[in-house]
Amino acid sequence: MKEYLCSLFEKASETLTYLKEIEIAFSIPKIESHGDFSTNAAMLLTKSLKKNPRQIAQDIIDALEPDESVIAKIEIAGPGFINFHFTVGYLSNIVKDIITKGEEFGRTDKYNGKRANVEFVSANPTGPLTIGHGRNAVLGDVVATMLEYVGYDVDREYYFNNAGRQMRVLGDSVKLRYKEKLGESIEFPEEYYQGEYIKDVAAKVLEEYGDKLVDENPEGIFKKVAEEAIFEDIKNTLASLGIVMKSFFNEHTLYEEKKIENILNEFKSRKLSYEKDDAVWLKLTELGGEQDKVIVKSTGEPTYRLPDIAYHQNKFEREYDLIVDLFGSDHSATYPDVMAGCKALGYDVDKVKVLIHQFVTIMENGEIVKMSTRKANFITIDELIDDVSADVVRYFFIMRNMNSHLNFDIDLAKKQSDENPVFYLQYAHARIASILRMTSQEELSLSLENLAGLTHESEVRLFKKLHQYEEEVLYAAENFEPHKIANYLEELAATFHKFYTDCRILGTEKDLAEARIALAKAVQIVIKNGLGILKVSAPEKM
RNA sequence: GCGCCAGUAGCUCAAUCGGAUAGAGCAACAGCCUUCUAAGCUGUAGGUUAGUGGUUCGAGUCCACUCUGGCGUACCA
Repeated sequence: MKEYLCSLFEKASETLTYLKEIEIAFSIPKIESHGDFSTNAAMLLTKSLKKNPRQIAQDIIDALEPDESVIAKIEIAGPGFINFHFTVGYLSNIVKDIITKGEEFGRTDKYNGKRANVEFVSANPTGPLTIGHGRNAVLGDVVATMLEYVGYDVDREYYFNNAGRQMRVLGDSVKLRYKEKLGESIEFPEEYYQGEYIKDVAAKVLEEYGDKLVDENPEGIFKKVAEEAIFEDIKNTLASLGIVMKSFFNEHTLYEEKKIENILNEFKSRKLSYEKDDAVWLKLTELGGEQDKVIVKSTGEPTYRLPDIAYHQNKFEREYDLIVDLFGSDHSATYPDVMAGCKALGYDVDKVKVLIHQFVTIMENGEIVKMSTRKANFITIDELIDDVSADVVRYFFIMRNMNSHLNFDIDLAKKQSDENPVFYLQYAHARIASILRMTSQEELSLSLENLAGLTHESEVRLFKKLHQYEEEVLYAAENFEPHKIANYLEELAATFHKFYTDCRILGTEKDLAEARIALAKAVQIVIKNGLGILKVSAPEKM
């Protein structure tokens, strides 16, 4: 639809050359009587032309040469909006398009040939994935899927580090539980990992190695077994959410391949770093930062900045067209330093899109629950999936804008009632499946012949809604806004439920019934495709 | 103190570069099933878009300041 309007304006701009000076935007008016599309072009021209916007609008309309079979009416409204009304015949064509393309409908090839890397989850293996990680995991996965829908070849990547303080504490924690299992009376320090899973790992060590490890360094076998067990667990959790990573990138390889060292030397030789108080500092003040930051501690250990820069260097060298980093707001202060470092090394940081999502506030019994992996007062994603199903978990995490705080009400999510929006969408899909079952028994079949006969208000609204899908997916993908898909699907489902109430299929005249079957089928395809992006199931029965 | 994100109906949230009368769901109230799934539909009620100023044809959206909340502000990641 938009394309058609654009082509009309393109032609008109040959006579009205001033149309070339502005960017002509079409939007869908909030109020139905204002047409299917509207443009404010005339108002934008008032200043340069020094004319009444309604007069300009009339001039524009006179210059347009619309096809009568496509455009039913063009009118000037309000301060100077130009409103376009399409014909039902034109609108109904979308049904054919959807049914022809099927599962492919909604995909575009706009970014074909481009490669993207989406890094997400990236939790260090110190414990099971919790609700806190869930939002990151699902958002990242949907962002990746949306990019695939618009043509990107996408790699999903998980970055982790199995060295450092957290992991040492993990080894210590396991060893202590191991000793406990051997009958030693121990006092378990508060700063150790308190979770039950630590005991499970200790039991595993005991089973494999017996009591031989009492003098073993906690950073050795203990840490290794813990890391493996926890990673296994994390991968299983991701799998039950439908998430499969292309790669797990270990920070350690950056040391092995001397990438850290190389970058350090590079900074040094370019005089972008200096030593002070036995530490190495990066001159961020010269790179646009607020203050210089330490990149190598006085202990000789790098801070996170150096490996993060090296990791991004690695991603740049893999020649992605788009690099997406997704993390929680607690990391919001870290990326400007890393990007400044990358820029200094000569990489095109515009390729990097950093997405920051706000935290999940967990409500239980009307109270906010503060979670911490170390203190083990967390709710794992596994527990949540057991309670409310993966569909609900995924939907809850993407239904809201990522830069708003998300309230996750455990009690509400568990309810499984009509208060839960996931069922609203799934119900629409199941209802259509049911219609298709019933109509096939009545020997009615789908027909694309009489679509233009679908002129009921509810039918026309559905046509319009279906028209929006492709654009909506593209917009959501380009702006990294998964919640747009959820919002759209809720609107489509609502429009369908209304149609269902107003327009019966069984018991109406055959031509009309068969055209309605086609419309219902088209809606079903779009709901299924949309839910597919979110990886939420589309049931045939409920 | 400074930086980032937010503040919209009782609750949870939408609102496509700044567009026309700010929309849904839940909760409340009143209706609709002898015919395709009532996990649905219809209606009523609910708002000074945190506040004050500014920019302009036009502001929930942009700017300034104030208030409230979250997250940062490390030689943790």
